[in-house]
Amino acid sequence: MSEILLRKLQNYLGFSEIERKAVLSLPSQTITLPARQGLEEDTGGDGDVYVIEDGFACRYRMLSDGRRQILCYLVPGDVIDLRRFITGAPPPPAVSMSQLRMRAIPSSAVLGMIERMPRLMRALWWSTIVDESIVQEWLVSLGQRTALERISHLFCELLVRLKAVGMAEQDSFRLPVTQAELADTLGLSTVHVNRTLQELRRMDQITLQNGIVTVTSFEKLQALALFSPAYLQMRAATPPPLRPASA
Amino acid sequence: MSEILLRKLQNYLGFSEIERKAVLSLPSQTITLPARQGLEEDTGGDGDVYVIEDGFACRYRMLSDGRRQILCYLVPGDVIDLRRFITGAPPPPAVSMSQLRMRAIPSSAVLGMIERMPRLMRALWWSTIVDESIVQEWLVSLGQRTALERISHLFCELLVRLKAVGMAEQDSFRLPVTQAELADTLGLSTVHVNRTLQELRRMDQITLQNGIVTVTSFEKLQALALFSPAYLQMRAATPPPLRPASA
DNA sequence: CCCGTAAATCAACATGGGTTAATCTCGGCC
DNA sequence: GGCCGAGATTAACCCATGTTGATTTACGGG
Repeated sequence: MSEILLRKLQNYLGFSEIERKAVLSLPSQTITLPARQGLEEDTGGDGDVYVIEDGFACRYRMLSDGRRQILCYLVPGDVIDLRRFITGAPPPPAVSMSQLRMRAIPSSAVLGMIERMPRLMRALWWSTIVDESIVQEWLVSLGQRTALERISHLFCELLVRLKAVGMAEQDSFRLPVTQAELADTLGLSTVHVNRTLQELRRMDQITLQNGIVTVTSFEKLQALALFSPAYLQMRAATPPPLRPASA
Repeated sequence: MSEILLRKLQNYLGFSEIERKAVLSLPSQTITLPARQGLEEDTGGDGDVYVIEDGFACRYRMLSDGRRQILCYLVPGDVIDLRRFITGAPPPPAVSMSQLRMRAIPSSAVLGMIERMPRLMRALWWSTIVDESIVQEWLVSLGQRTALERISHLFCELLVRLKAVGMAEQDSFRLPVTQAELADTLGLSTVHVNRTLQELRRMDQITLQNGIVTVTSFEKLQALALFSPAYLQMRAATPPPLRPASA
């Protein structure tokens, strides 16, 4: 297993050398798939656990008349299908939003590890709790925040999440997401997402080119978005970048 | 423990006589509190697990400028603080919306039970998964559904959930919730909630008096709301009423 | 270098839902 | 029986966001 999972889990708990080794030596197989492809085809109910290494994906729900709501983003470091692995309940459908690289870890290996190392189990649980908190925070955004606040909030959240796994620079990160997908994420129309992005640029809050978001001042954006990172439940400091966000 | 928890869990799995007995003989203590009171004061971090017996409560999040989003309803049969009990992470604040009666079950008793009876553990887990699915479905509502659809959807959901624990009649249930609270639930203004309720009445879809919602035709309301109960993951049939919904 | 397509942008107009501020209803209480 | 406060209801007006449809830009493939 690559380092990214360890980075992710270390946001929640500190680990001993032995625990770190256990994570890094999990057997895994790399899976790559192109943008806009359903994840189920490649991650079918075989019970493996997947960790995103690079690229974005999302879960979504469609209404019968074609409206779509994106339920969560799956970004590098995220562990997916943990729930299915534990409860057997299938999660909502997911698609890649960009080219995606992930690792499949046999569930038996995960099971073995968490049985021997309760702190790792706790960290994995913790990550599922945070995933829930994120959905709740999105509910707050859709229910209460204006378009400007919603976009700003999403950017703040992604910057923090991606920095936590070394996939963002100090003030910028790669966002391989289309404006139409942002619209389905935020409950807005494509046109209005575009307008609002323009406005954020005009306000000199962000820069967005070639899929790279750069934040002028995180503090200002955070204030604008009414963002407070507590719901992400991370320990204070974030580790140094794993590699350039432009990768 | 009263029968309501058993009713709730039986929506997910069938149980043996022994398992049923185990649930019913859980030690518990009744807690009553008035409307609009924070639950934390009475259910502080003592690690107990609580089951709502009668009345509604909700979890919510406030923004710094006073906007409030209700994150979920806690209704009869719901098990709360299960997550905290497992992970130690404190959930968002909660308040009672009506007079509330619940049972506190010592966590040790719950632990003992689920260790001996894996099917009960599975059912409890299942209920937490469903709680998550509900939040996701609310996200779909706030992101994609119109005001009319949102209210209709909420009513459909509550009817199904409450019927599942015997707290609703065939087509009606008690909704001890103010229009302002509905507004904070659905991301609408109080005025618009009122307008929309009027419209539902004018359309002859519902009746709402004295806090009792009566649905004219569940099928029609369901179609209007784009409601499909799959996300509630209940086994087909619902049991007969526990007692009148007007209680 | 040209084409074709997806994504972004823009303009013009429409509307669902927000805001404000009265007014009304009704149960509880003295 | 009148007062009071909470909640429900209305009306009038406004604006944030949606819709439609055209245009431009970016970019991979031939």
